[in-house]
Amino acid sequence: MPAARPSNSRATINDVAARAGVSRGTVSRVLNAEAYVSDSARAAVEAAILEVGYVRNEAARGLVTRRSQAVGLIVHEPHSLFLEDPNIGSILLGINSALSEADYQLVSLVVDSDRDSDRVAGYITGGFVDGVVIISARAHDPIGRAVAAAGIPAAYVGHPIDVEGVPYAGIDNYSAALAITRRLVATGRRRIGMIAAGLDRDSGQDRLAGFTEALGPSFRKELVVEVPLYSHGCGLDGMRLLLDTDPEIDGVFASSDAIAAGALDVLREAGRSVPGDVGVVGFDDSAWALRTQPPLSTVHQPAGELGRRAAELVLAQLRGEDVGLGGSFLDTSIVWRTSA
Amino acid sequence: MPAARPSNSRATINDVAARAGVSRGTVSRVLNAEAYVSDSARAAVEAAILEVGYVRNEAARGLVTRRSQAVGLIVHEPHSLFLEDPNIGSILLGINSALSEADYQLVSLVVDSDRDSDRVAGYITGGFVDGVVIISARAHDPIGRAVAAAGIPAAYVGHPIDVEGVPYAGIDNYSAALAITRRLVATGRRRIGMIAAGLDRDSGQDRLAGFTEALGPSFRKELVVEVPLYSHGCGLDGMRLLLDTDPEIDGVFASSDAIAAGALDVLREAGRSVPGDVGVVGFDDSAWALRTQPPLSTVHQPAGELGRRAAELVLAQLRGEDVGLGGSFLDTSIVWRTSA
DNA sequence: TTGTATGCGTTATCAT
DNA sequence: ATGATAACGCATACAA
Repeated sequence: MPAARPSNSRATINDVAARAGVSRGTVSRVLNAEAYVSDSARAAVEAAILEVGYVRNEAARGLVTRRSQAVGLIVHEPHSLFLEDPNIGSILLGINSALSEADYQLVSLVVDSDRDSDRVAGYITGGFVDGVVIISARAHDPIGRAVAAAGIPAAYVGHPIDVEGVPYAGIDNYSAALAITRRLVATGRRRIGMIAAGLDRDSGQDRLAGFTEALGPSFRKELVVEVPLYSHGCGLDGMRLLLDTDPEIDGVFASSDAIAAGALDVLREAGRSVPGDVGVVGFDDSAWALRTQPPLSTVHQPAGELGRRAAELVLAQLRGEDVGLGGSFLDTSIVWRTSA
Repeated sequence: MPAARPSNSRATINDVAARAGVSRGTVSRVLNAEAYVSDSARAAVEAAILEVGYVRNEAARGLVTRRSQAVGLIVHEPHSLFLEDPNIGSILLGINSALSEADYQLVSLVVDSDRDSDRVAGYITGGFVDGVVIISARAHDPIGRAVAAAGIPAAYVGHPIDVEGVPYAGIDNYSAALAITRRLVATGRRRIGMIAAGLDRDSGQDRLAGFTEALGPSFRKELVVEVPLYSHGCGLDGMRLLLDTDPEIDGVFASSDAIAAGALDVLREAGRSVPGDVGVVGFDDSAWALRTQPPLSTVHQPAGELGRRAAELVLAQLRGEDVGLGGSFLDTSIVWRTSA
């Protein structure tokens, strides 16, 4: 009887080799399905693997192969994202789907404090992942810097606000806002306001620019109210301000479906009918859009595809391809329901 | 000039040692803030670290220290969870918070296909994490089995449906349902129905049992409708069925806030006033509860604390403590708003 | 076809 | 206080 391993320790290739009566090299070859291993050796090794309960230490393997077959997803500001952003789940699934097909493991890392930030930066540069997808955020935070300094293949979902030279997957916010505002105009609305969020990033700025362009000369600056978040609560606040400013308002473009939902609640309270008195449109085509009363006309954002595209940008770099810098844009479409 | 490293490769301890004119051992001691290193050596090493741009390879470190300082979070069924469960974000943040304090990195792993399942199992057993938190789900899936077989410290959020001997963090669903139904009764409701979801797990069963107990002899079996998911859509369906069964129904206990929100929509459509004609209560105290019209009376579930507790169960095992098996229960409370 | 030797980047155990 | 040297678990070039 061969000396047994201590029961608290896991079986290694050495144990398998000893049990099968072959060398470590042969075991490794069987494990990696390489050619040039005899049927008898293979059978002995496979039996031994079962007998000793061997499972490969992927971390040790990565040390020598110099790749982990894992890609990190960095999620900043989880409070607002997870609790308010209805698209985050779809983005995550899109990323996972693309990575899964390429046999990469997605590992999601949440940054919820400065302490997290440092630890995640260490994890990312510590050899646990081969690349990273970063959701929105700014590139010049500690993690963005660490990623750039370490030269780790990366891609962003959404354009980071403070840097140009990075690959990212996004949508054309300007054109989308332009298009849906034009349709609002085409339905005969004449006093159209906007509840604008995220003006500190270019997605927000672009939506405002598209809105402004669509209205042309009839644009009225006082009918744009700025709110801090893409949230339902901010929709409540924003709509109240708009009604104060112009009680005759007959159209509203909300920066997100959640904001639009808040606006609808205020309008109902104020006794305005939608779409009779006021037409309301949103942005995202998230789960909100179907729950509102009435259902929301909105810009459909291909959240899953955005995630998938960002993941593909990373995978391409992992294959050694040059993906170039700047945005990779996906198409949006307008979903016209009954709120306008 | 010392031979430079190839620019595509990262600096190692050897590079730092060479640059600083000391041995690897000394560099390692500086890195780990150990005692017995002279000020001069320390200064030289620290300078060299900056000069060569050294960042530690944590994966290699884990190979020798035999711990990764990371804990995995396994999320099954992301479609329904991420898109419908409003508590998942809070749970995640609670887990992250507890791990962060103990200097562990949380890595979230999504299981969205059989392929994912195998890959995640390999990742978990592959030395990348020291322990795992598993959200709900069943324990006898490939991952649960792999975790058990490998003897990896684990804890569940919510009671897995098909296994007993695991530590988990949960709430007392029976008592919570009992309490809120009793309050519904106390407001004078006499024809009370329930929209029940998740009857395939004991959380769902326990809520039904608490409801039944609270009603006592006035319990009417036909006023319990079963729906497959904890979703808004199922709330619509369930409420329609209840109205068909008993148009005079004056109270509803919904298995979740999302279901309650759906029920409210149907009641409004049907011209019933809430809480005038019908009292409605939910479960979760999720973001839904404040958005509904009127705001929802519901059971507050400490989602963040549940995550935190599960993480602590894993951390305790990592410290070598015996956490015992079975549930670790957290208190719920009733939030009485205006829907009942 | 198989075994041996070496190295991945780090910590840890010895000496000194 | 510091420097060799040996692991950690695995893959791989080379020898046989």
